[in-house]
Amino acid sequence: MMLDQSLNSLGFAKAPRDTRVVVAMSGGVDSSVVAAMLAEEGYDVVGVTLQLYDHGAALAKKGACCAGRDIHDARRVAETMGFPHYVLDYENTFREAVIEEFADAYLSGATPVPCIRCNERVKFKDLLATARDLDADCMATGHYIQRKVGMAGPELHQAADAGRDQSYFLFSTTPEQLSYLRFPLGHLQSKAETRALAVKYGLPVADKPDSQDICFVPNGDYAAVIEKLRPGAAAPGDIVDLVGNVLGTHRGVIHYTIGQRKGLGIGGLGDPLYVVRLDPDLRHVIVGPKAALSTRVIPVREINWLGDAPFLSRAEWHLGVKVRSTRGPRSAIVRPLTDTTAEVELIAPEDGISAGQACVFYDEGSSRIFGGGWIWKGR
RNA sequence: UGGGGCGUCGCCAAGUGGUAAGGCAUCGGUUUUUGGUACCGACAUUCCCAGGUUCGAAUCCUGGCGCCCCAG
Repeated sequence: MMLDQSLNSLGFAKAPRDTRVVVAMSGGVDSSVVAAMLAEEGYDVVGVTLQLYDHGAALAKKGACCAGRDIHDARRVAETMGFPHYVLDYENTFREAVIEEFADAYLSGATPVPCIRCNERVKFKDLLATARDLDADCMATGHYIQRKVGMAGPELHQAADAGRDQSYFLFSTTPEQLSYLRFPLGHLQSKAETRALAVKYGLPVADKPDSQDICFVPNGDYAAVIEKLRPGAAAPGDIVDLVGNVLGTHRGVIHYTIGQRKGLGIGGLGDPLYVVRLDPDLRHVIVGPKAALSTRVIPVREINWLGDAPFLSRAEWHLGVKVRSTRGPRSAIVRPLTDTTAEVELIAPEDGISAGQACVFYDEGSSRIFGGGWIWKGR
């Protein structure tokens, strides 16, 4: 937007060497490239990596972040580029702010998105505070999302490369956080560019695979993590159909999420069955045909509103909405109930919407993100 | 122990003389910085068992075994 020639690439009216930037380094390619790029530009870069969970157990895991091997990788990048690097022990914070709720969400029949909570409650909260303590002018991350300065201040926009856009995971970024954050990769056209930069800077992580899955869950077995935290969490129960007939037995409500087809073990019916609802009190997994997954109205709470006008200034907002990370925004009407709750009505229904997931708001006419909220069961 | 019907992959189920469809489930993979979905692939040398007829049988015949229904 209004890029003043007198501002440096991070938006400050001073030379890069006088601008201190803390780079949140996960040990992956993206944040490593950010750090290298800024160091190359001459910024006063300080790399910080958080140790988020038991590194012993995570050592063997590929594509993880923020433990063991990754911390080592981040340090090597810092050495390669010649800037200071610190490792902070955030295990307790991470457990309390992310993992505990992750477990409780599953126990209550919801399906959490720990990556969003991690951004919201750890990286953009405690780590950001640490960056301020280090007298940094701003904090940069390797997220694929754009921060653009508009008339009313910094705005959040989708990444230039729609295929890599991470806005779904960053909807809860507050205006205050946004003013301090920078996302130097958001404008890149493709991940290939990032990899090319990693090669150009000679980074040891250039060929590292992308991270995926939940970082603190080994082998994709999230239920095992929950059972360790909450012994007895996976109590078996009945699988029942929409009218209450018992069709089978399940290994515990925590193993299921709405829209799930695999893992029910019930055959013999002509059409596949999907999890339609979870009742943790009765320990029931309620199943039905695909058609029963169709949802149109979604209760949303804990809304982080990023529009210019107050959320309650309108009776309804016509926005694009994402209820999952892997699909583009869909038209919806958002009706505010309070300043942090709303009812979202999808113009066309979607399948497999689960409590605990995020509902992210998008401007239908631009790349801008208007925040979003958390889907819940309603009352 | 009179009559009738049935027995094909974990489940449902096509196939009635020409060399074992399909669906569900399961497993593997692809996609994906959450879960899930979707997509791709794999899944009965064998048709309850034993004989027989035939160039050739899950399909015909005989005898077993098992199950179901009606009549008792």
